[in-house]
Amino acid sequence: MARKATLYDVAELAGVSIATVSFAFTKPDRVKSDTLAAVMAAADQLGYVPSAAARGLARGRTGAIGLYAFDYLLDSDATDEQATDMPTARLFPLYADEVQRGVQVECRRRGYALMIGGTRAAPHLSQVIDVAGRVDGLIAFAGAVGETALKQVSGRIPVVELGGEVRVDGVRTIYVDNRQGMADLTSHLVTVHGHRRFGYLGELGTPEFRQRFDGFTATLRDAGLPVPPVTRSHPGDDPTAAAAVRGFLERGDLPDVLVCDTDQSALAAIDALRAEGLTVPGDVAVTGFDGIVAGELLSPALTTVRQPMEAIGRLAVRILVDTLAGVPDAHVHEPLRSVLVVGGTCGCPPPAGT
Amino acid sequence: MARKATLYDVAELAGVSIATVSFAFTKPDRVKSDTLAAVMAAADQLGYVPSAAARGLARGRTGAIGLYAFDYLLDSDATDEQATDMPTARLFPLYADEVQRGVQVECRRRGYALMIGGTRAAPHLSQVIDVAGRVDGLIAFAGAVGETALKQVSGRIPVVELGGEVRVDGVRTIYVDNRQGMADLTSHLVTVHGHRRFGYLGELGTPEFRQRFDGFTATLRDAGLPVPPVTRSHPGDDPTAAAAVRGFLERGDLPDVLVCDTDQSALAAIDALRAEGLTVPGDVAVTGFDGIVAGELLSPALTTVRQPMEAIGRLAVRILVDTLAGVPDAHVHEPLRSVLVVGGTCGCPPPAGT
DNA sequence: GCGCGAAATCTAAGCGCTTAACATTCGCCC
DNA sequence: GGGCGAATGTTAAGCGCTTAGATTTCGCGC
Repeated sequence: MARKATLYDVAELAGVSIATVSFAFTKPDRVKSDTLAAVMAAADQLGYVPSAAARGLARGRTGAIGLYAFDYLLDSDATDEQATDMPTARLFPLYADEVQRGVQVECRRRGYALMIGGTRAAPHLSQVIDVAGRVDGLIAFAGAVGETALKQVSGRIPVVELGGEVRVDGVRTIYVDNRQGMADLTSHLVTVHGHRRFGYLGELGTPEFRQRFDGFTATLRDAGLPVPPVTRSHPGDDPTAAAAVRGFLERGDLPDVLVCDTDQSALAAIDALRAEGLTVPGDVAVTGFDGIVAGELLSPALTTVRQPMEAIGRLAVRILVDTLAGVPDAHVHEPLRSVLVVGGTCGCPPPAGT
Repeated sequence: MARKATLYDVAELAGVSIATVSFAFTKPDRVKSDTLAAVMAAADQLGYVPSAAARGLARGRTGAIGLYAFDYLLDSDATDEQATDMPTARLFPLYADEVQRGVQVECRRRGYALMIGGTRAAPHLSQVIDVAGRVDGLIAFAGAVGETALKQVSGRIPVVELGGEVRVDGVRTIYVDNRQGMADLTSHLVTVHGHRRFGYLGELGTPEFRQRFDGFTATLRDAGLPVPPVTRSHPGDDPTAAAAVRGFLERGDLPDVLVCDTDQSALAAIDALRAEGLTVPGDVAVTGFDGIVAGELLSPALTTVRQPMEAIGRLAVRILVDTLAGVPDAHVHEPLRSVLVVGGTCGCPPPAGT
């Protein structure tokens, strides 16, 4: 690995000044074609790779966008590098992963590099700051970045938060119609299946979760049905789901259907129910929200509401790029729609198989 | 968005020199605790976010690792931002996506930022160079980076190539036992199902594809069976798979089983077969290679060989990080194992359902 | 009160690239 | 041949941070 060539080396070899080399790369038409060729030849010969750091410093922009998430999937332990991934415990890709795909696709299309950061633990300030310092704009999942950090970062670069609400000046948000999606789902359960006794598993910690619960309660109320309390469970925290299930059982108070605020919680609940010897949807129907792949993989498939995850990611990038380009109100958009996906866990018959 | 605060601003507000501020952030013990507190307070007040560009320039390292891939999944068209992702055409995540997850997990664990770049079209030199200029080490999928670029980049930073063979000095490779995996699969088809007339769909363009074909032919030969020619098909290029299928039909030469070198090709082939009114595995058995989620989602599930995708990604990061740390022979490793995953498309009965 | 080494700070020289401002060259026309 | 504007090049001043090496400050023992 011979020591890296710089602009100076190329300039010397090509017999021109460093400015010319710089122009040759960034504004080829400002340079005579002979010169251009000579510079390129020299660069090639030296294996010149421009330093993005230096470029970023000089330009004041890095040409990269950051994505900051936490990971609901527990990172596998340090030592299992050799372990073959287990096909049964397949939970990847989750909501965040599919959104990330959208972000990736759009970044690529727009010519931006994508910088990925994140934690599974508490979003320690310095980590966000670290990725924030590397990019021109940041996309963050709601809850992944604390308010303090958010304020700090958004004072420097534009930030789009996914699945939150505007908490901090200058932070943009992507709107998804969580409420209507959940209302559609609940309506299906009431109308098609005639369920009356509902359970609700989830949390109300973020605006999107609250919207889901709103859609749920509004529909029940319209149907003249009682609204159950929220039984707490955090996506990715399977024990809480299991505990919730046991709670219902112990109280002898199992609902007809357990509506969960995420697919991840729903899957955990189903696992717990089946572990207790109950069948889904036989003894209890269960539904989720998000539309992750693991839900489709389930047998029968999970009834859920699908969010347009890829679209969310792409829109976030678009907003950021436009904002950076100075487009006014780049963040204004229609809420993205979420759609009911009927699987088998609500009690609907499985589709005719192949 | 007030203009970004720099080290100078913080230093001034805290009443110390910039060096002290720098130390406060990077080597806190070299600074008296009162000073440290004062600096932090000032930084907080100003919303100071250190510039990674400047830091990278000064340090000569960026603290980031790059991942460069092409995308077999055709990027959705520009305008469908609003379109709800289609649940039926679900192909994500592909092989590369799962490897990427491994890379992400490991980068996070090691405290490296991850920079993602890539093309779906020809790997134009400058794009690779762009990400190469931003990172301390690069992970690239075989074929994603041309040899010229590879040479150029590997002269500057360590590079690990996935699924290739060493072509360029200094480029490391991750070894997966493709040959044995395919041999196990073929063996299953011969022994358990008694298939005799084989078809092989795929290509031989990269070493790993050649290894798969080797495992296939060796097993057939051992069994005294004739080795079919390779019918060309490129993963992600469904029309070639469809054409291949039509070719068999037209020649009236449909094999008992069509062994494909990737799951993606297998899925395309199955689509094509079913479109022609044939059943899988009834009329023809089909197998894949990789172990992508879409294969599991198929009904019946695709019989395939699973690669330890996440492990591949993690190992790549480990090699890079160790190499950067100066560990000698950091890239030496046992080949990772690939394992046979029996689904239904080979003719095996589906597992007892729930 | 003085002298010393250790601890805490500061000074200043880059890191590699961009770009405004200035200097040359060229091609053309009169 | 001289003059001019356009096309090319060059000079040099940063961009914000790290880090040797110089300098100052402190805590102590005598």
